[in-house]
Amino acid sequence: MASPKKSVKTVSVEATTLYMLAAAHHGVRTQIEAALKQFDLTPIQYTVLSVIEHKPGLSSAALARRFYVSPQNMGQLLTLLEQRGLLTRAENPENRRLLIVNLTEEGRSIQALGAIQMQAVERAALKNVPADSIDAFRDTLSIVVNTLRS
Amino acid sequence: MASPKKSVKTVSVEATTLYMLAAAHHGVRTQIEAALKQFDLTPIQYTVLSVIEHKPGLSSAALARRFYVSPQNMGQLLTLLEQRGLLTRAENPENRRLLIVNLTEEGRSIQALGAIQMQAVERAALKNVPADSIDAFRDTLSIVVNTLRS
DNA sequence: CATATTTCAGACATACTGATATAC
DNA sequence: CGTATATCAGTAAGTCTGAAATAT
Repeated sequence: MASPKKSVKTVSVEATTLYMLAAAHHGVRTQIEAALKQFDLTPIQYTVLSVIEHKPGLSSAALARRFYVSPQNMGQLLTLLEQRGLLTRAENPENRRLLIVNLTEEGRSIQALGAIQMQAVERAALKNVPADSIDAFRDTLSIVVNTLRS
Repeated sequence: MASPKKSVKTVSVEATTLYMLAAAHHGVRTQIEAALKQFDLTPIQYTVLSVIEHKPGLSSAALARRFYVSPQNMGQLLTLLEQRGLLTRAENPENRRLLIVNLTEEGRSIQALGAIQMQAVERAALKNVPADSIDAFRDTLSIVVNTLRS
């Protein structure tokens, strides 16, 4: 197509960086959902467990802000995981508005099992990427994330 | 890893490639949704319009397979876009089971305007990435997508 | 009094499942 | 007859909005 007038060069949608990013995300998300199914966890549920594991004592509102979900949704999510015995919520004595969240033993155990699955998914997704390209890929992802946050 | 025993190294979730990919996707998706709002289009609706633009004459079932959505959902999506006058569906005379999809003039026009917005989002997302890293980034994304498809 | 956190309740848009009619 | 397409209808899960109660 050698159009004579000034036109936006319309490449096939599938060839754009945006589309490839979405396709890659869709692919890994599918793998992640399948891998977490055995624990009856959704990706966001697992991620919340993981963050609490590494940074215990956050409140529901703080977790909601970190993951860009509404406080109502985060509250529902935590209620469900609490009912399943994977975490506890207790009043913060220094600020009784806050319910600080911590993992139970079972929560820690399931999170650890999930982490192994996640590492397997990551290895599988990157298995055909040249080893010396992986760091560059991660660097670029990091730049994009930081760019979009500001 | 020169660890004596086989242990799972638990890095912070936010530092994993999987998480950064999800974060990058979330960021661009937010930008895309905002940019398409003026056309009252969701990302999947715009993508379908774009694919039809470059590859007219597909059926609803074919589009559903391409985007990994159920045929029922794709049918609903196309019905909505048809009611809005952005595309047409007509029986394929060679196979009357199929409804072949094509854009209307308005559909083509809106798709073109959306494409300009998408290019702006892509430029903004990549604006801090060194120019000579972008091709490598796209290459790696492509490898990941192909790996997960097979 | 103004703000922050949590929770409840209802509305909403989406997606999924099952079933049907038609064409090949 | 078995398969593929399209559509209808009912259901379920998820998210969003508004509002309330409590604490600071």
